[in-house]
Amino acid sequence: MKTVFHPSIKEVRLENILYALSDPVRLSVVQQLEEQGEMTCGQFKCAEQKGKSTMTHHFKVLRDAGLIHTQVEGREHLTTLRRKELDARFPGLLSSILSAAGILKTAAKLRR
Amino acid sequence: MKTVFHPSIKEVRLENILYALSDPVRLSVVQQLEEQGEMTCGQFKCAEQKGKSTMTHHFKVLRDAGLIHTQVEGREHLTTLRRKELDARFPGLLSSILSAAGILKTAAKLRR
DNA sequence: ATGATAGTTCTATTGTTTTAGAACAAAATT
DNA sequence: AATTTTGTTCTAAAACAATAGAACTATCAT
Repeated sequence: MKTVFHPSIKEVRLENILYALSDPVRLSVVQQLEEQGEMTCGQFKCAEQKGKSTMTHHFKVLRDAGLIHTQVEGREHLTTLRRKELDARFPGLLSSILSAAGILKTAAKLRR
Repeated sequence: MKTVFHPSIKEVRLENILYALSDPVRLSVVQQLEEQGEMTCGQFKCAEQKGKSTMTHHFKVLRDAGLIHTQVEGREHLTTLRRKELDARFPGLLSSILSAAGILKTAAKLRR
């Protein structure tokens, strides 16, 4: 069983979060995780379909930034958003970004 | 009298905001503007001193992203944060980023 | 007028990022 | 056992970004 590197929440740097989310592919990944919860790599949908190795790269950037958690389960890689930890570390940050990105849940609340 | 390009607030894209603020020099510029209000280019302090042309570049990135406004006044360039407009466009975004960056005003409120 | 001040533009270097093809590895299915 | 599925690692190309030196422009002060 393989283990994947994840930074501890204390090590998470704001700059890295912002950088990771400044890419449309990665922002979309985080949006989908917010909407769907746990997902495998293959379940993500991109506007333009990207190569597998490209997605592997983007997951690594998100993971290194502390945004997502990856758990290997059989041959699948289960990805989740580190929502609670991030909310504790940077209160309101993720919510306002996802809301600004026009995500269902949060955006709906703010619009009416 | 020279005019400088500024995007209209409607054109401002979240990704560009996040990208612009993912650089420590630029994040620091925005922090200082939040603390001090209007500033000239020469008034900004960087951890490591940067060349003038480097700073010109960073101001342009911030301006193109819609974060700052530059007004030419004599031989000085007066820079301000587009706070109100940004707050209207992306509610809570700038506040949570500046708070996460450990900025005085906002951070102080959240800490106690 | 001369000089100093404030900042830009041009150009170049160095390093980083996005992208993906090809080969690979491990688990699941037949 | 052979094949399919799921995703990684390696490698490389092309695009982009951070940095700053040098020359420049415009304003202000003497």
